[in-house]
Amino acid sequence: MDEEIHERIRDMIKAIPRGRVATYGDIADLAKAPSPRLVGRILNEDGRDLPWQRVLKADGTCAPHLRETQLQLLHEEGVPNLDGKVNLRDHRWEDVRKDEAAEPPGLW
DNA sequence: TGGATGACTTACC
DNA sequence: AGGTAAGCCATCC
Repeated sequence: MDEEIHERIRDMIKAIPRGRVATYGDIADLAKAPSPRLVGRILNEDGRDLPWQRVLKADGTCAPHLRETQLQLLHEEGVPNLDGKVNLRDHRWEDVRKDEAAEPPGLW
Protein backbone atom coordinates (compact mmCIF):
# COMPACT_ATOMS: atom_id res chain seq x y z
CA MET A 1 0.00 0.00 0.00
CA ASP A 2 1.15 3.52 -0.62
CA GLU A 3 0.45 4.48 2.96
CA GLU A 4 2.93 1.87 4.13
CA ILE A 5 5.74 3.25 2.04
CA HIS A 6 4.86 6.77 3.03
CA GLU A 7 5.08 5.87 6.69
CA ARG A 8 8.24 3.82 6.33
CA ILE A 9 10.01 6.61 4.53
CA ARG A 10 9.17 9.03 7.29
CA ASP A 11 10.34 6.57 9.91
CA MET A 12 13.66 6.06 8.17
CA ILE A 13 14.25 9.79 8.01
CA LYS A 14 13.36 10.16 11.66
CA ALA A 15 15.86 7.41 12.40
CA ILE A 16 18.82 9.33 10.98
CA PRO A 17 21.07 10.13 13.92
CA ARG A 18 22.14 13.66 14.69
CA GLY A 19 25.36 14.59 12.95
CA ARG A 20 24.82 12.07 10.17
CA VAL A 21 23.25 12.35 6.74
CA ALA A 22 21.68 10.10 4.14
CA THR A 23 20.89 10.42 0.47
CA TYR A 24 17.46 10.17 -1.09
CA GLY A 25 18.61 6.94 -2.64
CA ASP A 26 19.60 5.51 0.72
CA ILE A 27 16.24 6.33 2.25
CA ALA A 28 14.45 4.87 -0.72
CA ASP A 29 16.50 1.73 -0.41
CA LEU A 30 16.09 1.33 3.34
CA ALA A 31 12.38 2.09 3.19
CA LYS A 32 11.94 -0.24 0.24
CA ALA A 33 10.62 2.65 -1.78
CA PRO A 34 10.31 2.10 -5.53
CA SER A 35 12.14 5.29 -6.36
CA PRO A 36 14.11 8.09 -4.68
CA ARG A 37 11.70 10.54 -6.25
CA LEU A 38 9.11 9.29 -3.82
CA VAL A 39 11.29 10.32 -0.91
CA GLY A 40 11.56 13.83 -2.27
CA ARG A 41 7.83 14.01 -2.72
CA ILE A 42 7.13 12.86 0.82
CA LEU A 43 9.45 15.47 2.22
CA ASN A 44 7.89 18.13 0.10
CA GLU A 45 4.40 17.57 1.43
CA ASP A 46 5.00 15.99 4.83
CA GLY A 47 8.51 16.95 5.89
CA ARG A 48 7.61 19.58 8.42
CA ASP A 49 8.11 17.34 11.45
CA LEU A 50 11.06 15.44 10.01
CA PRO A 51 14.81 16.08 10.16
CA TRP A 52 14.74 16.86 6.46
CA GLN A 53 18.05 18.65 6.79
CA ARG A 54 19.82 15.30 7.01
CA VAL A 55 18.69 14.20 3.57
CA LEU A 56 21.00 15.11 0.72
CA LYS A 57 21.35 14.29 -2.95
CA ALA A 58 23.59 11.49 -4.12
CA ASP A 59 26.58 13.78 -4.66
CA GLY A 60 26.43 15.30 -1.19
CA THR A 61 24.71 18.52 -2.21
CA CYS A 62 21.24 19.60 -1.21
CA ALA A 63 18.22 20.77 -3.12
CA PRO A 64 18.72 24.29 -4.56
CA HIS A 65 15.88 26.04 -2.75
CA LEU A 66 17.06 24.73 0.62
CA ARG A 67 20.76 25.10 0.13
CA GLU A 68 21.30 28.02 2.48
CA THR A 69 19.13 26.81 5.37
CA GLN A 70 20.24 23.24 4.98
CA LEU A 71 23.92 23.96 5.25
CA GLN A 72 23.35 26.18 8.24
CA LEU A 73 21.37 23.55 10.15
CA LEU A 74 23.83 20.80 9.32
CA HIS A 75 26.70 22.95 10.42
CA GLU A 76 24.95 23.49 13.75
CA GLU A 77 24.61 19.72 14.09
CA GLY A 78 28.30 19.27 13.53
CA VAL A 79 28.25 18.26 9.89
CA PRO A 80 30.86 20.26 8.02
CA ASN A 81 30.40 21.12 4.37
CA LEU A 82 32.89 22.15 1.76
CA ASP A 83 31.53 24.79 -0.58
CA GLY A 84 28.01 23.48 -0.14
CA LYS A 85 29.00 19.85 -0.48
CA VAL A 86 29.03 17.42 2.43
CA ASN A 87 31.67 14.72 2.54
CA LEU A 88 29.47 11.64 2.34
CA ARG A 89 32.43 9.33 2.91
CA ASP A 90 32.64 10.63 6.47
CA HIS A 91 29.04 11.40 7.35
CA ARG A 92 26.84 9.16 5.26
CA TRP A 93 24.57 7.20 7.58
CA GLU A 94 24.46 3.89 5.71
CA ASP A 95 28.18 3.83 5.04
CA VAL A 96 29.06 4.61 8.62
CA ARG A 97 26.80 1.87 9.92
CA LYS A 98 28.46 -0.60 7.61
CA ASP A 99 31.95 0.55 8.55
CA GLU A 100 31.26 0.46 12.27
CA ALA A 101 29.97 -3.08 11.97
CA ALA A 102 32.83 -4.33 9.86
CA GLU A 103 35.63 -2.35 11.41
CA PRO A 104 37.68 -4.12 14.10
CA PRO A 105 37.34 -2.25 17.41
CA GLY A 106 40.20 0.01 18.37
CA LEU A 107 41.50 0.45 14.87
CA TRP A 108 40.44 4.04 14.83
C1' DT B 1 -5.27 8.30 -22.36
C1' DG B 2 -1.15 11.00 -22.74
C1' DG B 3 2.05 14.49 -21.46
C1' DA B 4 4.35 17.46 -17.94
C1' DT B 5 6.54 17.90 -13.31
C1' DG B 6 9.38 17.19 -9.20
C1' DA B 7 13.39 18.22 -2.30
C1' DC B 8 16.27 12.13 -7.62
C1' DT B 9 19.97 8.76 -9.84
C1' DT B 10 23.03 6.90 -12.98
C1' DA B 11 25.65 6.80 -17.11
C1' DC B 12 28.12 9.14 -20.71
C1' DC B 13 30.75 12.68 -22.84
C1' DA C 1 34.54 18.89 -13.02
C1' DG C 2 30.45 20.27 -15.26
C1' DG C 3 26.59 19.49 -18.78
C1' DT C 4 23.20 16.33 -21.05
C1' DA C 5 20.21 12.43 -21.57
C1' DA C 6 17.55 8.71 -20.13
C1' DG C 7 15.30 6.15 -16.38
C1' DC C 8 12.54 6.44 -12.58
C1' DC C 9 7.56 6.65 -9.75
C1' DA C 10 3.42 9.08 -8.17
C1' DT C 11 0.53 12.94 -9.19
C1' DC C 12 -1.77 16.47 -11.67
C1' DC C 13 -3.94 18.50 -15.76
